[in-house]
Amino acid sequence: MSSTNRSLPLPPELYKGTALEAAPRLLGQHLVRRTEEGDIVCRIVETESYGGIEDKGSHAYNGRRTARTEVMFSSGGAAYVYLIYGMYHCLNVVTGSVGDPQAVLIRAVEPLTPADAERMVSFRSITVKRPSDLSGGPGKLCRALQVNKSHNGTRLDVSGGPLWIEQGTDPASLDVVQCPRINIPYAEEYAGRPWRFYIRDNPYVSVKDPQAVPLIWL
DNA sequence: TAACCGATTCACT
DNA sequence: GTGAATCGGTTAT
Repeated sequence: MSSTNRSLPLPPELYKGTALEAAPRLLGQHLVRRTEEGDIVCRIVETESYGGIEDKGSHAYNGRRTARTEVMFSSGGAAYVYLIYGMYHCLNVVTGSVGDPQAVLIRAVEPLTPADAERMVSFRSITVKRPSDLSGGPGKLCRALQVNKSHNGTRLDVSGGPLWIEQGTDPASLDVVQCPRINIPYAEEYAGRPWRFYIRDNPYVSVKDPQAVPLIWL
């Protein structure tokens, strides 16, 4: 809302807890991408929690620790960026303490101003017909913000780098709903866990779930 | 060192 | 709504 919030970092506690706690609390916050052409600021509107070694949907399930997943085991606040389907990148916010693999997938963002939208459109190689074409989807937002594997491990809790997160709108004041995560049928009993969160009625959200229910903040 | 497959997207009907 | 595209990471020889 007010521009006075610009440049305030998120409370450090947010990065220290579980991904499940952090996922809804990242909604409304501002993701800042610093490029050669200037900063792009956008609001996080959709997230998913991938938490702990027991989550069969997580890359770190059963403690799987490889070159790819290594960042998930670092301290909260790091960026975990990986390639999916051989052509798209996905951006995650690592949370929790060292050795505890927790991450929140950023699934959709909304440009803060028309100028931000303009920069993002220029990075997309398709015609943007609807808002969600621009950055509604994990692969799309990485394209729109030119996020790639070079950003893996970047500190999101420290401003001034290529990518970081700032305080935006208090998520408690938003209409947040929750529902099961997207495209993880292999996660068996974890596939149905309502660990996707988004701002209801926001046009940048990737997929609306008619079964989504209002989030009860704990 | 080879086979398998994905936290997706886009063009097309 | 449906199906093809596409290649690095993981796992198993």
